[in-house]
Amino acid sequence: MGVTQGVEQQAPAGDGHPVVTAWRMITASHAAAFAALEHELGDRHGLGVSEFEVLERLAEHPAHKYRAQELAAAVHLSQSATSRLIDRLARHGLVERCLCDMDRRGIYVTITEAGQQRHAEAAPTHRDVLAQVLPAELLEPLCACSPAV
Amino acid sequence: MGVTQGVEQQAPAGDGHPVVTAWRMITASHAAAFAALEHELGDRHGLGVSEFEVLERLAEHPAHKYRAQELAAAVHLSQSATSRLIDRLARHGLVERCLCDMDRRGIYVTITEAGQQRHAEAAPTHRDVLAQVLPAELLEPLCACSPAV
DNA sequence: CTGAAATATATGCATGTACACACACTAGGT
DNA sequence: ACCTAGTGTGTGTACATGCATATATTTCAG
Repeated sequence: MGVTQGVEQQAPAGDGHPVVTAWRMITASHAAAFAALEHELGDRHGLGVSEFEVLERLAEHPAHKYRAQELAAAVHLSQSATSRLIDRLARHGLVERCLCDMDRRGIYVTITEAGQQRHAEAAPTHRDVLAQVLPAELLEPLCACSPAV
Repeated sequence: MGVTQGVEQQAPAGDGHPVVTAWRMITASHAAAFAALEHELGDRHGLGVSEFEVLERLAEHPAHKYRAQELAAAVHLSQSATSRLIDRLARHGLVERCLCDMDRRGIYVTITEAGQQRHAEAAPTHRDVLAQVLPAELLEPLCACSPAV
């Protein structure tokens, strides 16, 4: 298949700037892992990547409860995309909008029993896919500087 | 802005699995850099991230020439998305579809003078944004294992 | 040489996302 | 109390993306 796939193309990424090389490694890893996750989580558990991420944050949280805004930040989506993501999850009974008080503008999103179960089923797939797709050369250095996330 | 942004939330990412922690670092870096690039490249040069990446690959290439398929792989987009991306760039006169021979199914995408100029203008912005957004803790380890890209 | 399978690209369609805006509510000054 | 500014979510709309498919071309078996 690959013609011109050999070792030639020596043009160093982005004029040879290290930041550009790093950026390309990030995009490559992200694209590969995201595609694999989307495929496997979708096929085996009927979940998208963002759906799973939200469930995971909720499952992790001591009170299984998050403000919509915090979820948006956690999964790196816009506020509007998060609102519709919550819609989809709620429509499937995996989370609930809890119009809790204290600030009656905001909502709390809580994970349901079904949601926790779905997450528990999908979590191993999630980890396995990541372990398989993320190159070991990436994992070590990333874990080394993991404090900030 | 960040309420609950402190050090509390000690639930280790994804049940404490290192791959999940690494994945979250990747998604965080990717989202931050992508958003910043989209904003700056769009505002200052009228280019999206994918548009710029395509121009950069073409500018780097010794013959300024790529098969559509190779571009798709390089920028991690689907074949159809790449086709339309080429449409947009061609509509603005930054690239040209070269129905070159040898395999009359395929096309070569070539960068125009205007395209090279636009890339030259935008490249510094690209590098600056990345340098500013990508955390130094990430850059060093990533550069260390940079051979494969 | 003929026809079937494979390959490269374009396109119809459904969906997810961001932006702009609307609405509900809170907070602070007067 | 009232009125204005600020904050948290939901919604209309435009657009980019992926999947399935259509079309053109090459390749290969017979």
